[in-house]
Amino acid sequence: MSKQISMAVIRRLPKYYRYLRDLLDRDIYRISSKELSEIIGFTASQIRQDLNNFGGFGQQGYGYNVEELYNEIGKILGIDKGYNTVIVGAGNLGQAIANYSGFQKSGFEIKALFEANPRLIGLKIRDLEIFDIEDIEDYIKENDIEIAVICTPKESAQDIADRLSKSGISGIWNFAPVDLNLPENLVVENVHLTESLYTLSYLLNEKNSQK
Amino acid sequence: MSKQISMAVIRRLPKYYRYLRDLLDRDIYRISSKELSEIIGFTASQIRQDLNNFGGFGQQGYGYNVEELYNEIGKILGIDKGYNTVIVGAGNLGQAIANYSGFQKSGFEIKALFEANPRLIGLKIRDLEIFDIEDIEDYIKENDIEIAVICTPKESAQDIADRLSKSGISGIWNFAPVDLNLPENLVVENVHLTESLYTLSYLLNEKNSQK
DNA sequence: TAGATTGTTAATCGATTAACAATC
DNA sequence: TAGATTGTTAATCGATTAACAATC
Repeated sequence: MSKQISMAVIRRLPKYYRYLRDLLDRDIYRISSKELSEIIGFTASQIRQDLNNFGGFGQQGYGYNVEELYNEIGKILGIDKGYNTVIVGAGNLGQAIANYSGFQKSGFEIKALFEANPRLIGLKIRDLEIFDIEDIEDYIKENDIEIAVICTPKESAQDIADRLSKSGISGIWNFAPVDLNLPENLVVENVHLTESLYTLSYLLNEKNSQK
Repeated sequence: MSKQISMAVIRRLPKYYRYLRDLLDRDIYRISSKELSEIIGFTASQIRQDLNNFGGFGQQGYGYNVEELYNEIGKILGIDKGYNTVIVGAGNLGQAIANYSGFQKSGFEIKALFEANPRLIGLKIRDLEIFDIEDIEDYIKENDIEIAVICTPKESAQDIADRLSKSGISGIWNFAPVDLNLPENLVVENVHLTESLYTLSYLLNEKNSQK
């Protein structure tokens, strides 16, 4: 059993991935922890520590091969797996996510949307159908859906999450402003936009009161 | 000069605020750190430490007055200030944010959208006009805009941010997948959706490989 | 008053940074 | 080989938790 990686490290991985992609796009194929440190803003020491949690990707005296490191981190993140995904809640946010092609590129294949509002059921977003939320359990089982994106109002989020959980989903990307209560084996990643905005508000407020 | 509050504490404040709101809605007016601990999932000790950064809101032998604490945290977060806000980039995400009424409630008043695509310029989202991005500097100065929400592609985000910065904006809520380089006095809060999704991907991947 | 619970100090834990031997 | 830079251990720093006197 490998040692547990801390959440702090995990959350830095996507940032490494993004910066390495940038380097490749700029035709840079080799980088030292010191150079990477200067562009990404972590200490060189932290970069070496972080990467060494997953393997010795570097070479003494040389640094890291950007392409190799990029691919390795991609594997660690599990990008390329092609997770079957549905969006629950076809309001503004659900539709925006459905329309955003970046998620497809990241290996999340959106298969359909689900919605309670009868006005939206039957419509299409791009080539994606909006189905009745009542049919979600069957759809998940029949189409091997692994991920659900919850974009419902907060009132229905927990109920939906319970139903998804019982239908055998593996992970939830939750945009509803609640903390979902779910079994241990189900992975949840929250995007709490209001909390982010309040943080911005705090920082502005603090800045203004400092003078 | 008051002691510096750590980012870890600041990011917990909106969560306190949300849970206290819930308690009020359930007509609960009094709570001890121990009881709050059980519903919010932080230790009672941490709750008391966190709150004491801002003042002695509790009472020995009694606990905390929910309404008072809610209002105090609201003040600390600066909710109620009524920040004038614009959205830059009127694509899917920009439109979704413009349509979401929650932000207005949180004291961020969206005044307009700005966009480079001529097909979108002149259209309206709800009652909000979409203006030409070229006019943003003048608009910001003339309308005392303090906050900008960046929903542009990553390629234009830094350029836009520079222009916003020069026009005298105070804060940026950045949804573009880049780390903006800006003067110290400008507050930036990032929402990196792809990073969040990659984190979910990692956790799923880890879960699946554990057995 | 007695019980409850805070505010706050001290102890612990974990994450980050520094240092340096190993080695390319 | 000499210089550069990693991988890794040790030191430091900061955040969380525990403990308890103060006090409502």
